[in-house]
Amino acid sequence: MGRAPCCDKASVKRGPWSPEEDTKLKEYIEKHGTGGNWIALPQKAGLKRCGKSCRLRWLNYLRPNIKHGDFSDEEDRIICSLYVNIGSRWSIIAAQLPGRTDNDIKNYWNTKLKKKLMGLLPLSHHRKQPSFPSSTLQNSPPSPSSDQLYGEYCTYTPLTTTSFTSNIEPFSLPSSNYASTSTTSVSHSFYQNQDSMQQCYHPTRDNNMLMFGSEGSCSTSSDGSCTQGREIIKQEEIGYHSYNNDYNFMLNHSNNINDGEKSCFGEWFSQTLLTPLDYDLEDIKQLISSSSSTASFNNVDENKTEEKAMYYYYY
DNA sequence: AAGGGAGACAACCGCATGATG
DNA sequence: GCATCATGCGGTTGTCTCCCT
Repeated sequence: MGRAPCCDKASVKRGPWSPEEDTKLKEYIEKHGTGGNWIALPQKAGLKRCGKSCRLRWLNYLRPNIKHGDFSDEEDRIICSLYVNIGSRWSIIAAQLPGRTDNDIKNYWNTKLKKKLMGLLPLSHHRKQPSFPSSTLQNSPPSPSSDQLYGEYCTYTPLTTTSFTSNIEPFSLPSSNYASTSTTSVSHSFYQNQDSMQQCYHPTRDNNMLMFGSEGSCSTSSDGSCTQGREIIKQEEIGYHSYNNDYNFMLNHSNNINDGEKSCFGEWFSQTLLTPLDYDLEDIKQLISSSSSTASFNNVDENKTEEKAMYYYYY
C-alpha cells in the first residue's frame, strides 16, 4: 500500500520547465510569497504543476542569488570536508555554501567530485570546464574565506606526539539524526566528550544556540524563502564530532586502500583540498602500526567507507 | 555525417519529519 | 496520544548534450 500521491499526476504538467512557467512562478512568488502553502500555490499562480515541483524549481533555480557553474577549490574543500564529517546531508552542506543548492552539490559530488576522490579521473579531465580542480567561478561573488566558513582553525593533538592540524570545523548535528545510526561506541565518544572537545572547537554561540554557516550561506526555510544566515540548532541537541574518532577511522581503514588509489587521490587531495599537514607518510605508517584499533568512527554509512577512508588517509 | 556511449544536470519519487487539529 | 497533512530531504531516473568512432 503506497502513499497517496501529493497531486493528481494526470492533471499536472511534468518535465522541464518552460521560460513562461518560470516567469509565472517567479513573478507570483515575488509578488505574493509562497503563502506557506506550496500545494495551493500552482493554482493561484496559474500553473499546471505539482506544488512540490514548484517548490523545487523555485529553490533550485529561480530564487535570488542562486549560483550555478564551476565550483571553486574552496567549495570543493568544504564539500569534501563536510561529506566526510556528516555524509550525504546535502542540505546541510548546501547551507555552508552561499548560493549553492543541495541538488547542485549532490549532482556535483556524484558526477565529478566523488570520481576525483576515487582517483578515477585524471587531474585535468573536464569536458566543458577548465581543468579541474583549479576552476574558478566566473562572474560570481567571491567565495567566503575559510575563516568565514569554518570559524577558527583547530589544532588537535592525537595520542602520539605527531602534530595533527586541521582547518576543518567540527560539525554539529541534532542528536536525533544520529541516534538511529550511531553505534554504542560512537554515541559515547560523540556525545560524552563535549567538555573536552569544547576546549578545542569554537563554534559560534549565541543565546544558547549554536550557529554554523557563513553570513552569505543560503538555506531554505519551510516557506521556501532563502534564509540568509546561519543554520541554527539548539545547543542541547548538538554533539561534537570528535577528531579522535576520525583519526581512529583513518587508521583503521587506510590499510584497505591500494597504492594506486593512495597516490592518485593523495596527489590531488594534498595539492588541492587541504592545507599542508604537519605529518608525513612515515608518521602515518607509524601510527597505523601502533594503533589498537577499534573503529570508533560512527557517523558514516559503512557502505560508503571506501572513499571516505581514502580521504582520511590523507587527512 | 550518423550513431552510440558517457557525462551532466534537471526533475521526480517516496520516505521521514514536523506541524496542526 | 493519535491521525492527517505539508514540507524537507536524499536517492534515483530521465533527458539533453557532447564526444568519439
